[in-house]
Amino acid sequence: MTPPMPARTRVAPSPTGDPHVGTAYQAIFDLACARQTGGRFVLRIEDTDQARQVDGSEQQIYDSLAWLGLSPDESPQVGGPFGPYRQSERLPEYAAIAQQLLDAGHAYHCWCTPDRLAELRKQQEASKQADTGYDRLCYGMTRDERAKLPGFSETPVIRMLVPDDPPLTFTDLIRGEVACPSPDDQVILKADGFPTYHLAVVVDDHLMGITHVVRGEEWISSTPKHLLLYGWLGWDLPHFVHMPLLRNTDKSKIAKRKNPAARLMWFRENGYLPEALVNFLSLLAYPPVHEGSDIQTFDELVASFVWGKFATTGPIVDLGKLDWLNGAYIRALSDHELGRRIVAYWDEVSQPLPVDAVEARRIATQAAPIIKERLTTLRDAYPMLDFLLVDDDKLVIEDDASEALPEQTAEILAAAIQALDTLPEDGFTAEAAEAALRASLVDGLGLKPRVAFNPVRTAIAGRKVSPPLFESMAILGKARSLARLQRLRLAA
RNA sequence: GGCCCCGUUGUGUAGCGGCCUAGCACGCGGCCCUCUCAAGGCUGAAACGGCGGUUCGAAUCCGCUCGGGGCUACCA
Repeated sequence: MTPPMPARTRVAPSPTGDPHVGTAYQAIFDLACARQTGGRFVLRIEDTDQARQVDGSEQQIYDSLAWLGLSPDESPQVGGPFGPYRQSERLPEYAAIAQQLLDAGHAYHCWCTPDRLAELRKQQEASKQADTGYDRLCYGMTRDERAKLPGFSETPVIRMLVPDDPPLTFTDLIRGEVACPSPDDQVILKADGFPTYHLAVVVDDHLMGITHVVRGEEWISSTPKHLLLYGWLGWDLPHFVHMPLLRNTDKSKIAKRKNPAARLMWFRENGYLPEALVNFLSLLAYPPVHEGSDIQTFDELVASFVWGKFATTGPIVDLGKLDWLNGAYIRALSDHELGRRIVAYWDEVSQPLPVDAVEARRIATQAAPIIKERLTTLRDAYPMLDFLLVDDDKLVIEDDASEALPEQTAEILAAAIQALDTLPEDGFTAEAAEAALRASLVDGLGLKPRVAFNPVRTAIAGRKVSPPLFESMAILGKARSLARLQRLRLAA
């Protein structure tokens, strides 16, 4: 078997706001393809739309990819041999190519105002005609000739001159032969001197040696424009891959307006582990590496990755499986690591804490084993642990917990206090506490465990539901546990 | 409107003409375990959009139809 050519893949987001989950989705497979062939994964910033730039979003792109462990090999940030990697810094390249196309008669100037174009489109829609493209008013005219007509603008754009028989099919690595609609005379260089996407991708992908042009399915219909450009410029075609579109529950294309999960950072803010998210996304429209399990590492994906395995249907991003995966990843963490991540998460979301950071870290690490199998996300940790962090006299006994207290509560609490009081300060382990309480309440008072421990739990945690009782008491220690039992006894 | 893409249980997928009385995972129901809640174990319900072909035989091939989605910008 001949070794595969090293692939160069690229992800090319626009810095127009919070990074989109689709960027990560694509980056996973781009990286997998690059890694598998010993190639390179490139990040290019597509900032050709001046009006839509959002400050700071380029940095967010770096941060979110780094968080996911999908950092590019080449990017504006780390550089590389094919820079610059920011399209706004490549304007001369595009201008030169546009001029070349002009000279060869494949492109022409157009002086039509946006108003005229809008009007034209309106008319075309009203008349329900089939082809809705530019009417070529400017084609073949000099500036002076065009200036005499209405809807004239001083600074022209450059349009491609689409022939009557443009190439309308291409081979897609996951769809096979694909047919596309016929393009119109698309603008390739805007009045502000910036290229449109169509010129920029083709030029950059070629100049940067990109072997696999991976993008969303929404680009299928504009691929003929790119095919034309490659042909005119005499450049070899790259492989094309159009990934299925991620969707909302209502099946529309996933968008930030409808779906908070369309924002990549939403996952981080809500306590998802990056490795779980990568695992989750790698399962969308792509089969699991191992039959029988959906848990897989990125390296396992790399080892078996093939573009052709992709499904062509757009998957609905349903967070149910992610929740389960995230829980599974959390359970697989060591206690120490889980404690570390919980504290890091609190820090990240500026979680207000009733104790100092050192104490919070101590409690989180100690409690990690007892909440581990109860967590879906890191976000769940705080509401589970807050009772351990709060002062004994500040513990809030929730209403539904006090309402559920059994009749014998006073008696139970008294017996519990008595039983625990006999334990040594330094031997106040979960096992010791449990043994003492069982002997006293279950055996002694003849109560069912569930009844016997109810008041104890409420006293310790203030809630009907809490992490394991005896372990919680061990973390609090003898004095604090007794103080809490005493406090509820007096209140009850 | 036009063009293009897509259609297996609720969701993600397997399936590439017989191995399919359609497999797996999550979710959902039940049971077990149990100090609550989880986790875990066992178990159950749940799908080939429809109609016509082709074929001895179709989830798999073809046509039509219905449904969903995308594109149709000096946005990407």
